[in-house]
Amino acid sequence: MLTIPSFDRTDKLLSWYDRHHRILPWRVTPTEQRRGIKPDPYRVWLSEIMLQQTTVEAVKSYFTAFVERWPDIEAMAQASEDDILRAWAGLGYYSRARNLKKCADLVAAQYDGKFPSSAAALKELPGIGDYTSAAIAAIAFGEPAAVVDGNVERVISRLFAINTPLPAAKVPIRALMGDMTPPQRPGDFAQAMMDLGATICTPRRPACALCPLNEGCKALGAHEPEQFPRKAPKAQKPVRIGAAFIAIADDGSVLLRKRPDKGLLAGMSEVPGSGWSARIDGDASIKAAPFAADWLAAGTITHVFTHFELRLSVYSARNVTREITKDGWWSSPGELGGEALPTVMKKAITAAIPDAFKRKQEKHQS
DNA sequence: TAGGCGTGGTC
DNA sequence: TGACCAAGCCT
Repeated sequence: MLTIPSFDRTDKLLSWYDRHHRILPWRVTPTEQRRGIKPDPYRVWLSEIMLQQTTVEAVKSYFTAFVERWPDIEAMAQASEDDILRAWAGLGYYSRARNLKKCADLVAAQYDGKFPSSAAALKELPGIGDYTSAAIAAIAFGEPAAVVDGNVERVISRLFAINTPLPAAKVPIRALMGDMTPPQRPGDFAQAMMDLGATICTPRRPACALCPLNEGCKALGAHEPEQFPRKAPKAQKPVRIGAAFIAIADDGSVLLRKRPDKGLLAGMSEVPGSGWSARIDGDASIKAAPFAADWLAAGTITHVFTHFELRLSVYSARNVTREITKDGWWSSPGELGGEALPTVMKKAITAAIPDAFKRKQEKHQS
């Protein structure tokens, strides 16, 4: 047959999901739903924010820690932004954490602690866009919204062999997803499409033989599933350079300060340093030091951000007197691991203090 | 609309 | 080893 009716495809996928769905900490399985267990909108929201551009494996431990510490929206509304940022450290895209807090405050204060149930209303909340609003509406509230993430884009572009490159192809993909989404179990359907993309219809070497939708897949029929989705070419990454200074007090404390409230790594903590020059031949020398001390070169570290590569020259000085500056604060060896330090800063500190972030597990071993 | 915005894993 | 990729949002 040339075409597969969309309802047929929908049923096949839901049936596949019943048998092969992944078990995830934030997910209520089809079996549990049949027993009357309903998804908690707070947990659905939290997981969806964490999962934005982030792998399932990376999210698991953060999700568990967050719901343990802040079990509901009211608890999160009572936390400070700094608490949230410290707990989020390492997960990346820190504006998500700041918007998480904003959203929690807003829902607690203006919605009596209950999320609005429609995708349209959810999309008005901070940090919630097209994808996340549709996902929460479908999974937590049963609205047949078209949930389109990177997985769905790949699955649908292959099913229909869409030749329009992303991101322009998002429009027809959203329409096709809307056609396929059933009024019953829209949340399970969305999660089924995402599970299929994550486990079967993968970017490379998709397991088409195991796919419940292989029968009508046009990309497979053309023997080129990996050629979809088409994508516009992306720009080359520039290199920036800079210097970072690890000031260490006699007790091992490290001097930290807080980054500005806007821009890269907003609100996170850092060690003192130069600006990050877009010029590869810019000055990353000791001359950028925040104050005079016995600075010694501790090596260089490289860190790749989404849109540029950063090469930092690291300098360190020991036995620095605390009175030498009033900026920032001194973080003791025991406190350092709990600071809101992005990975690039942990790399810089580790260049000067190799065991700075090695956990206390060594104590258990000895 | 395109670019800013992190990180870790894979091949 | 570098390039790509992962449940996007905001401006």
